Amino acid sequence: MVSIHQRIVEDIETRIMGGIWLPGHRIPFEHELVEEYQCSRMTVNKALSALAQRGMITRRRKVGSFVASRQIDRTVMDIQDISTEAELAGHHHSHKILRRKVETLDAATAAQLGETTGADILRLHCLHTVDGKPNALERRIIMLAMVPSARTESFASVPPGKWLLDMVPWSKARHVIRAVSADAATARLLETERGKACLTLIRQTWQMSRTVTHVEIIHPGDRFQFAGDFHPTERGVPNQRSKRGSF
Amino acid sequence: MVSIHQRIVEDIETRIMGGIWLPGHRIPFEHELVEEYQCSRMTVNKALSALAQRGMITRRRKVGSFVASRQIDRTVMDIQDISTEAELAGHHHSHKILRRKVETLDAATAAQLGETTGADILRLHCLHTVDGKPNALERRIIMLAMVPSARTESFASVPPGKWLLDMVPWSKARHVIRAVSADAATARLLETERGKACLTLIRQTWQMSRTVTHVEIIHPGDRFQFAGDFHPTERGVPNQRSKRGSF
DNA sequence: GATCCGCTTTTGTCTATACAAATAGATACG
DNA sequence: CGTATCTATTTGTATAGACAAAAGCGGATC
Repeated sequence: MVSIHQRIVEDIETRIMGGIWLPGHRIPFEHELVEEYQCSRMTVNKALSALAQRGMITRRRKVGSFVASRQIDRTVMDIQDISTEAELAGHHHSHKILRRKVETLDAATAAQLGETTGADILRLHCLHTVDGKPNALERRIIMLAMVPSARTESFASVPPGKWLLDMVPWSKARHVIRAVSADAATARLLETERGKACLTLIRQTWQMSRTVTHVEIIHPGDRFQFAGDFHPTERGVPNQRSKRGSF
Repeated sequence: MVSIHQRIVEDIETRIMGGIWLPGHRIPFEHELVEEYQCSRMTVNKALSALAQRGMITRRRKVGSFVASRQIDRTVMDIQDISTEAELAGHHHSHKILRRKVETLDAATAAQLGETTGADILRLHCLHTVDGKPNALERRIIMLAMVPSARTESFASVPPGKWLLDMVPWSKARHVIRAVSADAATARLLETERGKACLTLIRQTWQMSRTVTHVEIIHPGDRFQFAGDFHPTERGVPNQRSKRGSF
């Protein structure tokens, strides 16, 4: 019991993925597909529009529809809150607040965040432990103007990442992943050697172009990785099989 | 000049993003939106279907449509072929093949790839240079059964990543990012110190559940990072503003 | 109380038609 | 020859109507 819509989409996808229709190949015109599938143009149009929305094909009036060029260059990474991640993988997670201080934003940090200096912020340092082993060091800044209730929250029971996700609407997130060598203080906290390769995830979250929070999470390189699957049929759409950072 | 379709989508998105409609909130029924926008049900249906396809809302017959729970946990990373990446960023890229050898797949590597032992492979080592500085070390395995033409290709002018992208259809790609310390050989080639934190990208590409290629690309940590933006309105859909790994 | 049946509501899919917008290619004109 | 205009084709959007499928709900029956 598959719909015509679905059949058209799958037929075209199969031909693109199987290499029968290469990038640039012209897909039959709507009226040709109408003839082939014996259905109305609306149905064909919906099918092709859906493929276009997913980036499988590009469409131009008067010209036609064409197989889009392959892009291996995009992958969807699952980048979760650490505690959620650990729970999903069946590990035991706990956290400890190392530092919690209300400050005003200094010039250097303000520039880094793209915000103006002098704003009230909450600075948090937090150590995450998974199955008894230190797994990540979190250094976070929360803009108190955007999240006033953070001023009175201790974060003792709920980790800051999870708490913020539940509390604050956001409209944009940016992730950066880089490799850094652990400095002495970091190495000590994470119980690893100084100079050890660490995977650092930086995430900045905005709501309507104003920063909500900025966080830097440092993982020892031997205890963490990011992974993501990508299927060209699902261009850019997150798929269920993609794995989270694993241990 | 915006279509009704578009107006409905944007109105709903705005309310979800602004926190007016929280996750779980019931969106007006189709017939209510028909009344509100004075349009046909097909138009409303198409708008809501598109939102559902993007994961903004979930829909259930007889029950209604609801705001989906927020997911900050997914981000779209642009992970490109190195030479393409460098060109796009306006840098000069060159590469040198360090090793090129046809072998048979040994048991250990076969297990790592999830393939059976004994298959013919081409093993390539390649050094990438950007603006005169060593930028990445590439260690690649190509399954010759899947790409017979690789047997006679020297890869002297076109780097292997680009060549493969243009030659071979693929149906699945998996990316893993991890941090490692450079060993002596790697450090020498990349002109950095031994033990230096490096960002490693592993990519395995399949066609119809058979491996096409497996590649490990090692970047010095101080010369590379991955970055990606994510907008909840575009759930999982790659967006134009997201940046490539930068230097 | 438990189970089954049918009613009703809501979404899913499809049709046939219509007009609008973009644009490649042909044609007319200076 | 270059340029403006027209025309035919293709996609984009919208309508009104129809029936199907899923599922909550209440009532009848055992």
